[in-house]
Amino acid sequence: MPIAQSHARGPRWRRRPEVRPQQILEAAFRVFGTRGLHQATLDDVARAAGITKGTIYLYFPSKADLFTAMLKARVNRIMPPVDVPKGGPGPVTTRDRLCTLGRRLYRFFCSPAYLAMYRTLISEAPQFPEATAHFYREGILQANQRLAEVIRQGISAGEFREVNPIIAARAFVGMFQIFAVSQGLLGGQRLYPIPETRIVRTVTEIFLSGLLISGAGASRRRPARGSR
Amino acid sequence: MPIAQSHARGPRWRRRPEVRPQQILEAAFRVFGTRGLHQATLDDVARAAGITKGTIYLYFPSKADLFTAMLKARVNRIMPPVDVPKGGPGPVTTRDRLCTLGRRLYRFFCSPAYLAMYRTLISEAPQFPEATAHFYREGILQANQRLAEVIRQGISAGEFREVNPIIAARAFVGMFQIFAVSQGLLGGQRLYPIPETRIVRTVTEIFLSGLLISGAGASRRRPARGSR
DNA sequence: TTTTATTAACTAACTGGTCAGATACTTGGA
DNA sequence: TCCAAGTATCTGACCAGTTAGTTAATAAAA
Repeated sequence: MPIAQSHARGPRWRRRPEVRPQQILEAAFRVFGTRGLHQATLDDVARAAGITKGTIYLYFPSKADLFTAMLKARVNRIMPPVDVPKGGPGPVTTRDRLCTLGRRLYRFFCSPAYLAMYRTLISEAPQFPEATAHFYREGILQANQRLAEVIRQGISAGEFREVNPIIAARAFVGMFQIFAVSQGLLGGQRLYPIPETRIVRTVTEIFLSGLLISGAGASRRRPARGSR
Repeated sequence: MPIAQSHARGPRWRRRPEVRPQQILEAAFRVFGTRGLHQATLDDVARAAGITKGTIYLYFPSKADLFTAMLKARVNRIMPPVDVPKGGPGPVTTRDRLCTLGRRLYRFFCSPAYLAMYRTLISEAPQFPEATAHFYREGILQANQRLAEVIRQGISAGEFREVNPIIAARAFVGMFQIFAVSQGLLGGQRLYPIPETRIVRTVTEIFLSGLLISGAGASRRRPARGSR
């Protein structure tokens, strides 16, 4: 059931050799992400792409190859862009920037697209070690580098104490991710009776207090009673 | 290929109705954990249990039921025991206890058994929502409660500032988990060129500095140069 | 001898991958 | 501008391999 032809006299299908690969990769992402690689059939993917299974094999030699190609195509969407103004940080402190970043990270990690990608990656990693390693190197570690750069700036500016920024950045991500994954994949229907804003605020507080130089003050945004 | 019978005159197999279920669950955990639920066949499980597939169906009505039963049987092994001496904390500070705990947590998260369980849970969660929710409630949240209790003691003792202990505990876990999962599932062969001890030390430092009341000092165990 | 746990061979359904043929588009001649 | 021959793209039926689940036969125990 390709291109709908209910209306008058459309062709049963169209030749679209330029867009097919992208179309298929997009469908593969959606279908693999929701059903899982082994539960999803190529007929599912084809249907989602509006074509039939045979067409997939014109562009990808096997299901496994389609999967790894999909991973490659997604490699730079694993984290939202971390805008790092390399020049003067201007009037805004690194502390403030991390607050904003935390909120954005958490939102992103909660998105179905991220959760699907995370699930897919975790699930299939052992069976696709090279593809996974590539994704890890080019996607995850790159993103972490950009995040670490922010922390590094905070250290240079004298705001933060000296910690390994790579480790700190990854830990920052880990804190948000565990909540997002718990909620999105495991908890489902609000098993955690904690509102998002409180999670983001508390986590950011802990992390910032852990990095800020003592006496630079302002580890809490509002009186401590709020975080209880 | 059930019970080995190479030595003289053993019976070809034994009737073991009492131990079979446990045996099967144990094998299911190993096989599902390594191959993944859909890649692992029931013949694989049977072979691992030293029986044949038919026997599995004497004790479990279907593959899905075997899987959920396996989850239930594993529910209280999701985290290492957190010994919380409810009585007087004695001479040891909560700070010290968290240091030890961090190391133990990280080691545990790096273990193949934990990683297999994590992978399994993440992979199959959408297809077994009730079983997952049960595991989450009875296993993960319980363990987090025990961990939160430690933090709560630190707050009562005046060591830590007031934060939501549930959130803090989960964040603590999240920091270690992301490193363990990256290393164990994604990175594989040491893509992270950071030694374990440094990860554990830095993460614990950040977390403790984030909780300790300023001026209670000792946010770093050794001069800051070590963490660069 | 009877009971019951276990096996091993079986079936039915599913799915990755193939390919012959059908169909949309292109080109060039009139 | 129209049309026919040619080609690239796509389909759908098919095959071969795999596996969850069944069951008749068998062997251990009672």
